[in-house]
Amino acid sequence: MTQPAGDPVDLQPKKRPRQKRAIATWERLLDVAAEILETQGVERISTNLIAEKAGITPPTLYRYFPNKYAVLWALGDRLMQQQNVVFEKFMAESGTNISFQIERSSKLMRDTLEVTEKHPGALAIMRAMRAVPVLQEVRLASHHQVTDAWAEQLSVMLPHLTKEEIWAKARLSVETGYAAIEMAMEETDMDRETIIQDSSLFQTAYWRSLLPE
Amino acid sequence: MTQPAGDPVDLQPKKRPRQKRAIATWERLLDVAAEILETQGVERISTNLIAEKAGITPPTLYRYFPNKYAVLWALGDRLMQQQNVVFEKFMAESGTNISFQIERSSKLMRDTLEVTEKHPGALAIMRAMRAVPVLQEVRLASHHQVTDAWAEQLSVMLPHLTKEEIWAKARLSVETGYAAIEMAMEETDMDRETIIQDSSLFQTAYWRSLLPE
DNA sequence: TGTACATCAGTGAACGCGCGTTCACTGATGTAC
DNA sequence: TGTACATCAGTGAACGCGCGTTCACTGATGTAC
Repeated sequence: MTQPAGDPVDLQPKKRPRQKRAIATWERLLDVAAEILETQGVERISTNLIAEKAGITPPTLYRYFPNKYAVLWALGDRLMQQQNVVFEKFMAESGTNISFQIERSSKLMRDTLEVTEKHPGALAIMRAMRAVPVLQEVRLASHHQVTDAWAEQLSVMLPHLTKEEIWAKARLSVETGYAAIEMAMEETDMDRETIIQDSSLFQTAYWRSLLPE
Repeated sequence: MTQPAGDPVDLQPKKRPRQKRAIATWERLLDVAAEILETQGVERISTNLIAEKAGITPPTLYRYFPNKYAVLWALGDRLMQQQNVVFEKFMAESGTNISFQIERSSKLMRDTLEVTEKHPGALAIMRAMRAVPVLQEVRLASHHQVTDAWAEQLSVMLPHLTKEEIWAKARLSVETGYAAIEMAMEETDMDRETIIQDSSLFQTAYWRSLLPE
């Protein structure tokens, strides 16, 4: 066993590429890794395979990443940052007005789905983040960050609830929102817009029921 | 590569144990596999490791399972059957009365969570089902089965909606329900009962908003 | 503009190890008379 | 109850392979004068 349970693993990239050729290599490594994740699954991805498909040799991969998990980490980080940008825009645009938030809920779903669909291998990345113990914090931290920010906004709009109550509700809302996104990506036979509308209704019915009076 | 993408993999057990000792071995194999999945993750589980921790040698494992994935399949199947039993009870008890269903929603969540928590390594199993391409159908098929049955019941109660509309909504409801269960298992710092209440409210607010008139 | 030199990017070859899986086999249990 | 035999359960040893990772190196690019 090279990494027993609980072993600390360095997830940070080693060196950032500085020249044009190297930047292209770095991007190719991540793209290829996402593709393998999608077609072969997380239990079959390997540094040798990533290097081979990216058209470089393994030592080059190890120039940029300290180990296999750092590659996956970079993949997850890249995707979740993009998703979070969408959510931050939603919060900025709708502000502390709960009617605006409810109104814009389907736009949020649509935009998030769009960004996620455009990201190659996104579904596989999201799943890998869940399945690999060492990477679970990435997803959790990202969802917590979003929840924290949103809960703070919501607390202005829902003064009859405690911060803890709001946080718990926001957390659930975020989790179910992403679950709907994942479902939309995996249920290729279902109509995208129907899923967006339904899950938006799902969210708004919930928050409406929590409004005072 | 022993199993390229898209290769058919035999997921069915080879032989069922017939004697007492063998039944114990079989159970131990599955329990140990769940434990490894939880502590090491799906990319680190191996037949040699399962056998070793179960106190048998690898050929014995291959007596019962044709390959590594069949072990994981059995694990997922065992868990999902238990979860589905809870849901079938919910449907049987609440029948085609939507008020009863809404009323019993938090019991459904609580019972499902209980069954899932009691099942060793349940969270890791659910995640592995998502992350391993060859196993994705297991989860999907299970959720579809539940959705089909529920959608049929619901169509009696919501005659103003088409079957397709109802199916899509039931599908989303099932998915978000399980997402809440998974969240409850992973957010060990949050209060279980709060999550149950919130996610029950989440579901009921949705279905109430869909009632006619 | 040319060149010397520093730094960056990538290679060839190999390592020890655990992987999934199979073979021919021995020992344990159940059953018919 | 004893025993012969069929079937079931598990073993010891090994296989070829791809894994993650490292070493000492060569070639490409950027920069100072």
